[in-house]
Amino acid sequence: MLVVTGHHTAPALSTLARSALLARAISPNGQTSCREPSRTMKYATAKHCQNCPVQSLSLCNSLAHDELAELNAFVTDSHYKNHDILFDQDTPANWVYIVTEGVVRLHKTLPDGRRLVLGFALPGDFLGFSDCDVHATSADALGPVAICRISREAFQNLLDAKPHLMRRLHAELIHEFTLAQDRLMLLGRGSAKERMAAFFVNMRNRWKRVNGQSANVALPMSRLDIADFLGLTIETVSRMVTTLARERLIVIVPDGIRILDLPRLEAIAIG
Amino acid sequence: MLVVTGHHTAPALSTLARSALLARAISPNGQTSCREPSRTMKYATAKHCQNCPVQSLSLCNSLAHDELAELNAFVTDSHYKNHDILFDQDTPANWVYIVTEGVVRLHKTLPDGRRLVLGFALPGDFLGFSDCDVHATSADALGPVAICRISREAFQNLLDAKPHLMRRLHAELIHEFTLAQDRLMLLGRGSAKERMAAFFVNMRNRWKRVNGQSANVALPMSRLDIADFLGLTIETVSRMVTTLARERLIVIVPDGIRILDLPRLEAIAIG
DNA sequence: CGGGTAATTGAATCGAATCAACGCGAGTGG
DNA sequence: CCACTCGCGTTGATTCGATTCAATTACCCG
Repeated sequence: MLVVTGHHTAPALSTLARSALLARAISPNGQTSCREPSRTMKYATAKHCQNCPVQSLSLCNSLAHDELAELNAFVTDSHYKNHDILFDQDTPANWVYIVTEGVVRLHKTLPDGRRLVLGFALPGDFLGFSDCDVHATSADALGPVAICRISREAFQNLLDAKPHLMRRLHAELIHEFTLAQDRLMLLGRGSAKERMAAFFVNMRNRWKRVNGQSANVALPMSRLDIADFLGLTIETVSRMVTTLARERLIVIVPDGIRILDLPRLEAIAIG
Repeated sequence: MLVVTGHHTAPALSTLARSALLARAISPNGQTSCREPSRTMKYATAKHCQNCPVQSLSLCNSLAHDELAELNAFVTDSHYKNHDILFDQDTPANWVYIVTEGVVRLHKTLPDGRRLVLGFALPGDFLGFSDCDVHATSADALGPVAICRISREAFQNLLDAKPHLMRRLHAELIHEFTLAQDRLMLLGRGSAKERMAAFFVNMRNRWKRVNGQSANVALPMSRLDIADFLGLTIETVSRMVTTLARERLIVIVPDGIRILDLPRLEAIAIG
């Protein structure tokens, strides 16, 4: 799970598109594609927490059946389309969110325009938790997104009432912390190639949780997003992708990549 | 407060030497020094939590007087000398720690020897909290250090028994998270000069909490530590320090620097 | 005073950024 | 249907900032 604080975001890596919707059709040339069958999205998201599609992936999986029913009274479902903004940097933080479908991009921009993408939130990921009343991170939708929303106040009450949920969130936060530290090592000490490899491996692992095992890694974000996630430029990202492809570690497929040699890719990656 | 997970460490910036022990004597040439009067340390640390020197700076300040008395039964005081190891990467995590005197260095080393310093824990900082039973970070003493130690088990029991302590720790974790994200921006997008300036500003602010306001920023760590903290090399750190000194933003004093123009230094810094 | 480590400074090198051109596919409009 | 544009990605040539390599200097501790 990805826990994202409102004041900046918790990240780690994250990627890809809608889980079961991800087509892995064989294209004419025999390569698998990461493209979705269509741009439409099954917006049949949970009206009831009990049958929420990401219940088992999210924080909510530490709530009992009857507790989910309670929770249900407080949550709101919302849908966003590509580029819609969930919340903006330096804006009051009133809600916490769990992504139920799609991918959310978290980012932070400096006054001079330099940008860092903190992470990509996949289905099941928690975001918007803030250490003050203002978001330090912006969040927007990469393609169609469905989320479930709870007011910060209600969420705080819930945490106070359910100590086991608090413990769980606490454990997740600590875990995310360690991931952030790996990312610091990556940005502080990793070469462009290492960053790229780490990104792919990490995306693959995170997507596996949601979608199950697959050599395909869909990349719904642009090269610019990847560059800003890795602290590189688009040109460098592009060059590293082609380098890794030339070395037969990956192949480029529509809307993503396919990992050919995971062990070697993992050996290159840091973290 | 600095919360440091065992699996890697929570960091942000941190610096400096022993609080009240820091001498700010005027040296012959009129420059203030950050040097301590002697290498001896007043090891009169708290036998009782109630009169712990860092009680007001640490997590413990959310415990009532009688709660501190309870806590007292579980804590152990320990002293370390320069370079002593508190715990090592990939080693069982049995304790959590609060620094009471001195500075602790948290770092992480890759198999190939590349190193990243996650942070420098000052008096009052909490460290060693892990998301699993193994430390992902090494911690050692920069000069003489006194810490207070509690077994992870006892600490967990304490958290379970005192919900307000849990909430407090949770809030601290989230705050540290946002700091880690600022650091990601720094390492991912900042120039050498910006990193250096941010380091000094941050160190100054953290030290202010412990020692009170001062333009002097003691730097008990080596240039190599700073370099590994900022993702640079010692040579680059050295060059940037002299650059900032030439520009009259700082002056180099024994065992640290003195900030001459904080506003301009802050303007250069990221975060 | 000397020996050793840490810090500084300089010159050469390297990796990623920048600048610039081109290719490609999706949309648009004639 | 094709020409055109527009955004995005790739590729190449060049530049620039930080690293690396190599001395030199400062400083601490005996």
